[in-house]
Amino acid sequence: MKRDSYRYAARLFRLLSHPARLRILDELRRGEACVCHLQAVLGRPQVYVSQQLRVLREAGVIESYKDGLFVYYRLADSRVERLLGEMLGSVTEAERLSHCTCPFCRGEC
Amino acid sequence: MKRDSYRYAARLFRLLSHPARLRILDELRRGEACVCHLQAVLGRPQVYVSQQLRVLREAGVIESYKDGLFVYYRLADSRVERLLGEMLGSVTEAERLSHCTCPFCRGEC
DNA sequence: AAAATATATGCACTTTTTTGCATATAGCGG
DNA sequence: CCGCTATATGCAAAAAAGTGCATATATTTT
Repeated sequence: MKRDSYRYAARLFRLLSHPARLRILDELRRGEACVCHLQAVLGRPQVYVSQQLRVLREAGVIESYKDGLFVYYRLADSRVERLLGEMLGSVTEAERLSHCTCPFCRGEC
Repeated sequence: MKRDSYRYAARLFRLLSHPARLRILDELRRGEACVCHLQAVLGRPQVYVSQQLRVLREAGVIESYKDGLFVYYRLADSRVERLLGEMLGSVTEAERLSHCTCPFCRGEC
């Protein structure tokens, strides 16, 4: 039904309507990242970051895999990627993440 | 500052994260419409529709002009139009509104 | 197997949004 | 000027979202 598509779209937009989540997604479209990296980027407690990651994960717009102690997240929704591109501009090749530089990971991720 | 751009983007996404507002915007990208038309489309009380219109108007994504008793609204933000296109698909020429068919307007708008 | 590290979860509290309702304003026809 | 219609505004109650904190889990290291 048509009504449902507005509900669905609204829910997706709602996910994006939060500065911290947007920051996370913007980082992830540059490449995958571990939680501690995102923690460093956001400058927020780990618990806070994990909570936002949960919201995004449960909505299916990001996905994760585990490697030892670390959990890596990446974008899993191309529509979100395009919406971010429209909103924040597209990401140049130079801006992609090659390796994690956050103080927590110290080159490990 | 970069932080502000996330805040700004989040606010714009927030506007779109509501089924009724989304329905309104989707209708407006088909052409301008009076409040009573939108009222008929949404199937909600006039007061409710006007409230949502106010939210959108104060955020600057729609604009209005008055013609007699009627107030006509239209999209005023091309970025929003593109975001809607990405989210809901684009509008074909056939889907554009030629004249208002709502029971309230009875051909007047 | 204990300690340390990275990440996740549950829950109460606060803040923001949403919604309904009463009422206000403004233009038109008689 | 009066009543009618279209639209707007203000405000309070209800619902939802955001946030902080205590704590849980899982994996590695020693």
